[in-house]
This record gives sequence, structure tokens and C-alpha cells, in this order.
Amino acid sequence: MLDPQLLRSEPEQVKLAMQRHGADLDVDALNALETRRKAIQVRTQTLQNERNTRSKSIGIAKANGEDIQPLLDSVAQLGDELKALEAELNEIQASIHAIQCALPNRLADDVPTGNDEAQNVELRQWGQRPQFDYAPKDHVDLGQALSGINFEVAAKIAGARFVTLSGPLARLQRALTQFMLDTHTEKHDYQETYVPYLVNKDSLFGTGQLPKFEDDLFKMAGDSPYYLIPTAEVPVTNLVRDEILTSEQLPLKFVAHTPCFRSEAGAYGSDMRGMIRQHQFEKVELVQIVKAEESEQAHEQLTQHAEAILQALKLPYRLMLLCSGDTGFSACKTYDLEVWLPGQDTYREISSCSNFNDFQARRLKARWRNPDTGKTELVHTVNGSGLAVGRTLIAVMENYQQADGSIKVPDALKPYMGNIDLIRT
RNA sequence: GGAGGGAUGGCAGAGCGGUUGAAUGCACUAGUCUUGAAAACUAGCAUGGGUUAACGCCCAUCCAGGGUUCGAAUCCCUGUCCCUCCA
Repeated sequence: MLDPQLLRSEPEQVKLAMQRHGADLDVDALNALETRRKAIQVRTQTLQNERNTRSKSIGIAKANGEDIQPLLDSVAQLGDELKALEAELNEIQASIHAIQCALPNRLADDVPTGNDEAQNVELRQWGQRPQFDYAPKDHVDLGQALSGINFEVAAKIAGARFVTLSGPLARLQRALTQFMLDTHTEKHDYQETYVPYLVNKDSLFGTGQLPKFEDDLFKMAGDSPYYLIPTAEVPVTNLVRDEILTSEQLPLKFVAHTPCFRSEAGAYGSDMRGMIRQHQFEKVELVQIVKAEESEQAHEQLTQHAEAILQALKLPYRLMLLCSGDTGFSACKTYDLEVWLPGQDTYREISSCSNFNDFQARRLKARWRNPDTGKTELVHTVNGSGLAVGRTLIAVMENYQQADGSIKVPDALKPYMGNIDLIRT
């Protein structure tokens, strides 16, 4: 959510910022609502004040044993007008709130303008792409030959966009998860965190998935609406919802491994082959809660923490700065890490690292107290995948494949794989 | 499955219809004292919003949402969460 003060004082400027992020702001409609809000709020509060004052004097009169009937009569008709005004004020504020909630974050100045991923900017490449003297296989062919990946049985059990893993490939996914968690906790100073995989509406509102993106989520049936988390970002960032942190607590750095569940509505037909786009996948997520002036640096640092995993696994990748049209709703700036997939002969996203500045914090009411001023300030939130485990599994399989269909185990993973060198039939 | 108890400021914990945004203690901040520190003493210390050039004034908030009342932390209803006892 944007700063309401800014929305009031500089609506035209906000409108321009919104256009850059693919949204429109009806300034006239907002101003009209604001004018009404102001008038009604002032009137309502005046009446409330009157009621409070008179009620107080009734109390005093009663305590003194005076006749309170004349006083009671004088307040009689106040209630009805007040009730009507309060109802109207609620309605207007709800309308304004709805507009505010639908507006995306303002983009950072250095985010390039563009429509879609084609305009994303490559900042750097890392690593040597493996050379093959045969046409490299993709993870589907490799995995099926090793009897370790099965989409058919997953479709029987659940449906499309699910997978089962078995044997050494299932272990490889676990090894990757452990390796990532160990690296981030031991080398990058993140606190390992376990969180619920089902969350309530408030949490999803806080991080920005609701109300706008409900279609992307799996919702539970029943009276209390639980949703499956689309990313650990939701439960982990919500650890600080409604909290006032101390200066010493910051920065908070959390790492969590969770499954992620996405409906992939609107993705019909794309990436139907393989494990690229699944309803359920594993992810290790990094979240930092920082002071405002530290978020840019934290964003760079967190991205490097994600890169460190790719580098340790010797997986070639490139770093992309997302353009305005491809940057998510809540983010002010996003880096994508794209890993090289020989089987697809292309780079694919394996991590998305975003700075949200105070956008999520305002929704979350996540603040810290500045001891210099005694005042509360909104925190900034930064997060990123470190990494998407399922896609890392794919990348390892395709980059480490051998001509005979076996897969070499990256050195960094050997301790987690019982020190075997090779996955073979 | 059954029967109770509870949710109050950063924390603990009073209040159970009326000058209560809320006693008290702890924590925190400043001052006095001290060579310095500690202790002791004194003072300050919730959040969000409206309005104002500013000082300030006002409104809302005692789990959430409804209701009763001139007036609700306090009474009633619904929900959520926690705890204890029995099975």
C-alpha cells in the first residue's frame, strides 16, 4: 500500500507512477471521495465530541444528585444523526481503502521501462555453460530413464502439474534443500524458521496477494478461509505483522523451506512438459526485515546470497533486472536469477529477489521504534528465493548429465548424498 | 466428546456502567546524587487517524464483529485464539 498522505497531496504524481507500473488511478474520483470523506469525518468527529462531552456532564450531574432528565432530552436526537454519519463515513473510507489496496508499489527510479520480460535487462552472466557432443536431454527424459521422475502416476494421484520423485532423485531434492538451508544459516547468518503452510486472509493481504490475486491461490473449503501458501514469503514476512520492533532487533534475516502451492490460473498450456511449472513445489526462501535506509543494500546482499548457491553448485546463470511491466505488484525493484538449462537451450528463472520498501510493511503494520526520535517507522521488507528447489533439481540434472544418461553429483552436494559420485540406473 | 477460566499499554497485572486512554509493578528515557557505575529519588513514556503554520485541540482503539445505553474495557450476542479440569 502506498502512503495515503502522498496519495492525497500528490495524486497526479502518483498517477504517473502507477502508469509506469501498469495501473491507472482515477484522480478525479479519488479527489471527490476525499472531499466527501473530509467533510463527513470532521462533522462526525464534532458530533462525537459533543456526545462525549454531554455524556460526561450527565455522569457528573448524576453523581451530584442533580436532575439529569433535561440533559438526557438534549442529547436525544444526537444519536440518530451520528449513527447515519458514521455509517456513511465507513462506506467512504471503505471505497478509498479499496482504491488504495488495488494500487501497486511505485517502482524504483532505476527500473527500466518496458512491457514484458523481453525488455528485462541482463546485468551479468556467471559460469561456463557445459558443452555436449550430443544433443543434451532435458530433465524429463533423464529422470524417466533413471526411473526417478513420474508424471503419469502423479496425474493419477492428483492431476496435471504434479510430479513424483523416487530414489536418488528424491534424495537429490532433499540434499539441495539441506544444502541451501545450511549455507544460508551458517554462512549468511539467516535464522532457520518453520512456519504454517496454510494462512489466513490477513496474512495474504499483508504481503499483497489479496485482494487482487486470489485466483492464483488454492483456497480451502470451509467456514474459516485458509489458503495454501504460494510462497514462504507470506507466513515468514507476517511474523512481524502488527509488531513494533526495537532498533537492536533489526535487521531480521529469516530462511525457511516450505512447499509452495500455485493454481497457475492463466498459465494454461505453458510449460506443460516437465517440472518447470507445478502446482506444488519446494522452495527455500530468504526474507529480510530492515530499516528504510538499508533496504537497497539488503536487496543486493540477499541477491548475492541466492547467487552463492548457484555458484557453489557451479550452475551457469544470468542476473536480470526486471523491467516495469514484469515487476510484481508489491515490489519496487526485482532481480531474477535465471539458470542455464541445456535441455531447453535457454535460461529459466530460478530465483526472484525483490525489494518492497514500505509497501508490505504498511499493509502489515510492521514497524520499529527509532530511539533517536521516539517515533515508530515502517520497516522495509526484502525477499527472494534461495532457491526454488524443484527448478534447481532440474538444473543439476540437465547441467550434470552424462552421455550414458547418468548424472554427476555436484561436489557441494556429495556430503548430503552419502558421498556418491553418480546417479545412475 | 463434556465442564469451566481467560484475552487490557513493550512485559506482568488491576479495573467489571460514568470526569478511565486506563491503577500498580517491571522495562525504557531524562534529571538529581556519585570520581564513574550501581542503588535510591524525581519526571516522562500506547497506537492509528483528523485538523493546524505551529503549540495544540479533537476522534478512534482495552482479541475481532455486532447490539443495549445519554455514556461500555466494564452488560448482551456471534466469532477467533489461549488455558485448566474431566472423559
